[in-house]
Amino acid sequence: MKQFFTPALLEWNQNENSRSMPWKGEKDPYRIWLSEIILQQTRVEQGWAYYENFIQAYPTVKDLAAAPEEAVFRLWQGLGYYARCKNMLAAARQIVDQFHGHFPNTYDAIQSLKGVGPYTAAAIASFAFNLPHAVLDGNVFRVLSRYFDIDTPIDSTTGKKQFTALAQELLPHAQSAAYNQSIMDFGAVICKPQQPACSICPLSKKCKALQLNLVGLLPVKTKKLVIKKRYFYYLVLQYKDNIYIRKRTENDIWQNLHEFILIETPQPADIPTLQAMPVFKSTFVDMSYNINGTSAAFKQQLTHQTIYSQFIFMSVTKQPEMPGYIAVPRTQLDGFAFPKTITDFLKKRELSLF
DNA sequence: AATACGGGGGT
DNA sequence: ACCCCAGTATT
Repeated sequence: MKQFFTPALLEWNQNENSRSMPWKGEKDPYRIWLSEIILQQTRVEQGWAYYENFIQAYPTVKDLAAAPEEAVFRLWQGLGYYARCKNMLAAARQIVDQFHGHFPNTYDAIQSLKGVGPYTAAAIASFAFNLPHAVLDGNVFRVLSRYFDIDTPIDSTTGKKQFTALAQELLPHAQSAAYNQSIMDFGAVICKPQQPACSICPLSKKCKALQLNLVGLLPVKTKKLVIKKRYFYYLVLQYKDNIYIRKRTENDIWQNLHEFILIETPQPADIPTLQAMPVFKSTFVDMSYNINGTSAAFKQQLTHQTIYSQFIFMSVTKQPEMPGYIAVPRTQLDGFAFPKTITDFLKKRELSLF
């Protein structure tokens, strides 16, 4: 079984695999790294355009390291998991400062980069430097758990250890790049999460899950998701042509992205209720304002929460004191990175209401 | 060892 | 609704 697995996979890759991606076969570690960061927990189709935009904007790691954070976040806007962006920029600067602009070329040194964990280090080490490190991503978990009928939960510590060891054992050291590419493409194209293509699978005759009719039950995950609801009221405050925004810094979603004045409530609230809240009163103390209207409700589904947002258009005639906020002309809002809910709102041009 | 972190696509 | 995606950092 084990003896069959790797050669059969490589043969499939050679003869049947027609998957094509901009970074495939790439040898420049910078480009490989960039693609891997973008693709963490992200579908190839979703990351594709981002990769091309980043390569065009920052052709070398030095270009990226020299870039202003705002610009990098703006390019990342909409991709999610924004800590990746922060860490990516920090890693680029690490490479320039610590490694003198030369991409590190050992597994440990690669993993010392911000935002680079075991998977990404193995991917870069193998693709760029042909080092014998097996990748372990969602595809590999799925392929191995099915082919070998392993029901150890993949989100457990023992599961990670077990699959890491097995993946490493199956790796042909002389062909680590091809093998890693093969198993991930195979998982994406043949051994898919839903409706795997077992009928045309070249490994099917030795696949234990298929023999035991367990394909739909593997891999096993244990943890269940808890989703909470949150209610955001954004005060879009206008003075002359300026809108007030700030960067999110708290330990919460959308860190380092921008937003308007936020009032969060534990349940839906109407405007009088918001106006009665201490946070609202202290924001507008000694300030007369107008409320010019409200937007439609926006809903955004995240992994651990559902966010309902509404935008409230406000204006003042005297320049407001807004510590922590920056006044931005409407036409310059597109220089800042915002969460999806806000870019959706801005796209609707409801700002023209005032 | 558990949990949080986005947004999109599929069923 | 729920699951998954070329996972990692933090608690």
